Amino acid sequence: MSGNDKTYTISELAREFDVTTRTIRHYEEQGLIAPERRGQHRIYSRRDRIRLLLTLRGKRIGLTLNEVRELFELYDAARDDAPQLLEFMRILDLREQRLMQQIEDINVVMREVQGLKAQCERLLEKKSADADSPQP
DNA sequence: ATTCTCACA
DNA sequence: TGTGAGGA
Repeated sequence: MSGNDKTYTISELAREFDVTTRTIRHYEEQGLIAPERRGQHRIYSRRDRIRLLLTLRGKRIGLTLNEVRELFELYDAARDDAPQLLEFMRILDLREQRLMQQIEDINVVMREVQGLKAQCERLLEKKSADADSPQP
């Protein structure tokens, strides 16, 4: 009844997320995932897989591995500890503000990039025009 | 064939 | 994080 115990090998996860097994072991050393062990070999659960997914996503938005780990710890603690929920909420609020700021910054740079592209296109048009009708 | 630990021209 | 060594 509980086919909820799917597991993965380190190479399966490495392939799925396009990272090396070294990277996954590194995240474990940093305390981001704690796969079960069968002797020396690591057995990754669905939860471990999600944590890897979240870790990689966090990295993409500029979080350090330490920050990702802190979020995991806070989440785990807040899950069942009421007082921790308040602290967790505060952290999330700060994170939210930072993300909003990142979105703003990205939009600013995006417009600059688009503006430069437009300028380049105009220059290219002028060049081809000059080529058609050289020195006046 | 895979994974593991350890170490670093 | 990468990579190679030497085992299991």
